[in-house]
Amino acid sequence: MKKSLADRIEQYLKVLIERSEDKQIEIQRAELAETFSCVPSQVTYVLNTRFTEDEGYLTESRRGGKGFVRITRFHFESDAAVLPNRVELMRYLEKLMEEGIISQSEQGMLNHLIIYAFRDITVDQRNRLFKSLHHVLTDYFNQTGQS
Amino acid sequence: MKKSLADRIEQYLKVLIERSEDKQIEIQRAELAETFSCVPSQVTYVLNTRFTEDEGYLTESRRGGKGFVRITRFHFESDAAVLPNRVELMRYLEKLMEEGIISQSEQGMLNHLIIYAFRDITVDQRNRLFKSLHHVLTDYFNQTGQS
DNA sequence: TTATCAAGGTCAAATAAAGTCAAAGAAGGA
DNA sequence: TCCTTCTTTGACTTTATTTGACCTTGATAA
Repeated sequence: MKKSLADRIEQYLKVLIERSEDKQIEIQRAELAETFSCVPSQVTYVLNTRFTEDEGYLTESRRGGKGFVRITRFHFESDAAVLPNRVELMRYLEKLMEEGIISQSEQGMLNHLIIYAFRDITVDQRNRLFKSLHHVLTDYFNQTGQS
Repeated sequence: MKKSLADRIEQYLKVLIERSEDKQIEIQRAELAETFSCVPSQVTYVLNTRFTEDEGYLTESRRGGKGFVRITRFHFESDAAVLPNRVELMRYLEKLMEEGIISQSEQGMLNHLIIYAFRDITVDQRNRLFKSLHHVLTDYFNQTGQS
């Protein structure tokens, strides 16, 4: 398969990320485009198609003067430790759904929150929060008489 | 990240604040501008964008002779400092409910979580989490096509 | 009490990034 | 070939920063 421009930019960025100390790099979109002699939006395209959350990447950016794009590869390894708690919490939500206490869309929303809203904190704290969430939800549904 | 002037002034001030006895400093706008060889309004800009209440800072000032700008970082002993973020997030949920994106009971459940599930962590982290929650919810409802 | 001057504040223009979106082109598969 | 999907491009949009002209406020000397 012949490598497309997008493929080459992807590879270039991934090498940089893997070499970096903290699996995180910052680039300037226009500058990178310059390097590959393409339009800046090409870089955006690569980011959108190859550095998605699903692939384990987080991208942030700032516009305006001295703007940048930061790409972080998050470590699934370190996530391992939270997994039990996360899975436990998600399983609980599933149960709530099966019992008709929450709807399917509510389950979806909460799952989404669980996956994406707690990335920025330590594993330790995530664990505690997941437990806390479980607990508080249980309380809540007991109070409200449901279940 | 290539630091913008605003970034550098921000950092400078934050270091001063953290070093200070009472997390509070007083500066002269013009003098600081002089230090960074920029116009005074640049300092105002930094204050407005980086030392907001949401970020946990309070700024006061006096014009005229012997004028000053005082920046205080609130001491996160109480919940006071999270209040803005919590209120903001709850207001957002209210809006979602009014727009029919979430139901009243969903709003109730999420509010409950907000109030009770994050008690055990530092105010600082709670602030970040509330912002993250807001962000992730917005993403979620955009993706799912609602609103 | 008033005039003067020394602060800080406001606002909008100029500039510097990055993002969006849709059209056009290329590659691959049925 | 024809259809679908992925890539490339560029015009236009949004956001962040920097700068400067002009405004407001407060202290103090006359």
